[in-house]
Amino acid sequence: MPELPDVEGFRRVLAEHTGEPITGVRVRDAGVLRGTTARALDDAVRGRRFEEPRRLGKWLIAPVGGPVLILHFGMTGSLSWHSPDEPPHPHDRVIWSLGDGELRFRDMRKLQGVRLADDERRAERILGDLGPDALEVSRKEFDELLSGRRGRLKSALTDQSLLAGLGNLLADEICWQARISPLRAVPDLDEKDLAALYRTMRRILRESVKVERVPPRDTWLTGARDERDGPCPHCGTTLSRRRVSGRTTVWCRSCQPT
DNA sequence: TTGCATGTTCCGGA
DNA sequence: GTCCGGAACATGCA
Repeated sequence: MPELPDVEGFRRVLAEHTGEPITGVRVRDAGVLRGTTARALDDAVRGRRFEEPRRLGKWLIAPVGGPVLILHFGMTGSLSWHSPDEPPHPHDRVIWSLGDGELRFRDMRKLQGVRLADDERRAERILGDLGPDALEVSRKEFDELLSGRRGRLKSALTDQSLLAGLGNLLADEICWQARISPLRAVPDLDEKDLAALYRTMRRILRESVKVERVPPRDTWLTGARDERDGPCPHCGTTLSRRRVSGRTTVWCRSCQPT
């Protein structure tokens, strides 16, 4: 699931539960801990309170008054609030108890996980390779990022060190709604293309963040892409499908000529 | 059984 | 230095 809009949803969950002392951390599967241990995690946060969380791309940054938790949800992670009475889900890997409930980090595939930085400075080091957040970037900055880039548009949009937050679904959705092929070489894009991409990216992110996911509407590519040989919601042409830089890429060869 | 899945990282090669 | 493809990571589903 998690691309920028999903993680923004998780940030909101956490933001609703700042201020209450954390009474304990249960690590049910240490396989999601990255560079830390259950013991270190508990020591670092017990008795402290979550402060205002922030998001950079697909990363959720949760300061607890000194130490900083850094969460990444991979392809299957989530963060949700539960009553302690509710039995844990088999994929609940880490649980923080606070107030009258629990925050649960759930993740089936454990491709990413939970990191702990001792302070903001170290947190920044972990996040240092990320580009600006896709929701925050200005038009000018967007142009600057893409100028000098040589490869395909799809690769550029999903490169987190260039621009943080866009995943496979969002990149394809943006290209499709902007009517530009994801296979186009970035240097071949003209001013009009860049304007369309930026405008479309902003609009799609705004709408997606509202519902905390890329909405699978049938007027969007995301609502149509899962059907094999399905039609383009714009023009009815059979959607094209191919792997581009390691990810399945879906586009319409009629609406998005190469 | 095989291929695929909205993630990142690391490697070799162009 | 950049960029690309492929593999690895771990799990479940069609």
